[in-house]
Amino acid sequence: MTEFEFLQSYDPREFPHPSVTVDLVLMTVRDGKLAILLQQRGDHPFKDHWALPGGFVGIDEGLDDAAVRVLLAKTGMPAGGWLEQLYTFGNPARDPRTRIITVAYFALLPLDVLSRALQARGDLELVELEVPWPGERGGAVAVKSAGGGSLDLAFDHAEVLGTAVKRLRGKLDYSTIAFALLPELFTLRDLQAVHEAILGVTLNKPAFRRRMLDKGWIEGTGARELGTSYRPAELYRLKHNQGD
Amino acid sequence: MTEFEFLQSYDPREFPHPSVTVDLVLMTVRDGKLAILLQQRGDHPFKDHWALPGGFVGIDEGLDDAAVRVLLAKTGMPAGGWLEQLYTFGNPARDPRTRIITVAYFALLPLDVLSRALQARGDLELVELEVPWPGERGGAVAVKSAGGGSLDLAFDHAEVLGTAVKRLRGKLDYSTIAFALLPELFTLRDLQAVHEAILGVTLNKPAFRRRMLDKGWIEGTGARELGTSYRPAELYRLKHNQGD
DNA sequence: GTAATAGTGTCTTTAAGACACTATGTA
DNA sequence: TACATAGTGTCTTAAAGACACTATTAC
Repeated sequence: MTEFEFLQSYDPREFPHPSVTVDLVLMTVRDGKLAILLQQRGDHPFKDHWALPGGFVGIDEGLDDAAVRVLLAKTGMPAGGWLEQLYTFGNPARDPRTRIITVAYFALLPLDVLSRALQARGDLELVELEVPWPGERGGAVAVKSAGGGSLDLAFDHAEVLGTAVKRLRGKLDYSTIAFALLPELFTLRDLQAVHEAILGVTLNKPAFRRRMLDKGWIEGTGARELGTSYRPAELYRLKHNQGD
Repeated sequence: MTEFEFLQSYDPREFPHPSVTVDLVLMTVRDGKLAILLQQRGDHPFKDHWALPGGFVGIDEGLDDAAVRVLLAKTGMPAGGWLEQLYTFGNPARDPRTRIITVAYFALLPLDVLSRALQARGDLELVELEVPWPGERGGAVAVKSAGGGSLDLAFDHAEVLGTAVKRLRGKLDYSTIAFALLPELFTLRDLQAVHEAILGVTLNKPAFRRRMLDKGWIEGTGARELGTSYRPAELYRLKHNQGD
C-alpha cells in the first residue's frame, strides 16, 4: 500500500478519537512547604472540588506548546522556571463525560513570581501539600486547605499530584530543578531551605554545602544579602549553561 | 465559558481530534549488548525504514491496556517482564500523514523468551544498539544493522529510543528492572552481565556483589548452575514482592 | 593435579553525617 | 560588646573501587 492509498483508506472520522488535554502541576515553596496552584471547579462533574489547571491540545499544536500556552493563560507568566512533561493519564473512566487523555506537565516557579501573577485572578489558589515521608510511591497526596482540613481533588488529579511530587523529589539531587524555585541570586541557606521543603526533611548543613559546591553548578558572586540583622550570607548564582 | 459549558456545546466531530497510538520500545540483552525489536516498514511514509511496533489506542481502551495488547499482538507474549510508560511524543509534524500523538512504552523481556516468540514472524527483527557512554542525554541513538552499518529509524523513533535507553539506565540501580531480562533463576555473574550491557561499562565484581546482596532484593537458592566446565555458581532468585 | 571461574578479605578512596568550632556582619 | 547566623575543620561512618587471595568444581 502506498502512502496515497493509505491516506485514501484512512478516514479520521471512521473511529472516534479521544480528546487530548494538558494538565499542569504548578508548584512552588511557601513557608517552607511545597504548595500547588489549584482551581476550584464551579460546575459538574466534581463541582466545588479542586482541579489542576489545564486545557485542550490544539490539532496543530505541540504538547509542550500547549503546556506553555495554558501556563501563560492561567498565570500570565511566560515559561520562565521549569516545565517538563510528567506522565500521561488515560484511564477511560477518568473523566465521566467523554474520553479524555491528559498529558500532565509539572512546572516550578518562585513564590514571588507566582504570587504576583495570581493577584489578578480570583479563581486560582495556592494550597500547601501535606506529603508523607518516607515511603511515598507516587500515589495520592493530601492537600491541606487554608483551614487545615484536606481538600478533595477532581478527576484523578490526586494521583497526578503524587506522581509530580515523586518526580520532583527524584530529580532534586541530580538536576538543577531546585533553582527554578529561587531568584537569580540566592544564599546557600535559601537553597537548603528549598531542598528541605521538597524532601520534607532537615539536612545537614556542612554536608549540604559541600555537595552543592562540589557539583559545580553554582558560583559565588562576592556580593552579600541585605537587610539582615546579623552576618549576611554570600549570594550565589547558577552558572550559565547549567539550566538543565 | 466554563469547561463544562464548553463540553456541553462540544460536538466531538466539530473539531478534529488527534489520533493516539502506543509505540513499544521492546528491549533485551543479546551477546552482552542492548538489542531492540524493530519492524521494517513496507509502506510509505518511511518505506524500508525501521520502526517501533505500535498501534492505535481504542476509544474505550486504557493506555496500559493498549500497550499490553500491542505487545501480545507483535510478540505473542503476555506482559511477563517489565512494561512501563516512557514519554508522550506529540510534535505535530512527527507523522506526515495526520496528527498522531504517541504514548511510548518501554518493555523488557529475556532474550530466550523473545527469540522464541519471534520465530513465527518474519517482519520483526532484533537489532543491537550502539549507545555512546557517557554523555548521552536522551537524544537519538544509533542502531547497528546485522551488517554493521547504521539503520535509519522511521518518524521520531530514534528520539524515542534515546529516551528509553536513558530511562533504563537511570532506573537500573534503584529498581528491580534488570531482573526482567533474566530467567527466574540466575547467577550473580548473569546479573552483572545484564548491568554491564545496559550501562555499557564493566563493573567491579566484589562491589557489585556486595551492592546486590545488600539491597535485599534477591535470595540464594542453594542450587547451582549446570553444564559448566568449571566451578558452578550459585543460583539466585528475586524475592517475592520485590517485583517493583 | 590443572584449569577456570566462584567467591571473599582487606586496603584505599570518597562522600555523607555529626558536631563543635571560628568568622563576621548588625545593632 | 553581644548576638545571631555564616561558614569551616575534623572525626566518624558507610559504601564503592582495586586487587589479590582462597575455594570449589569439571576434567
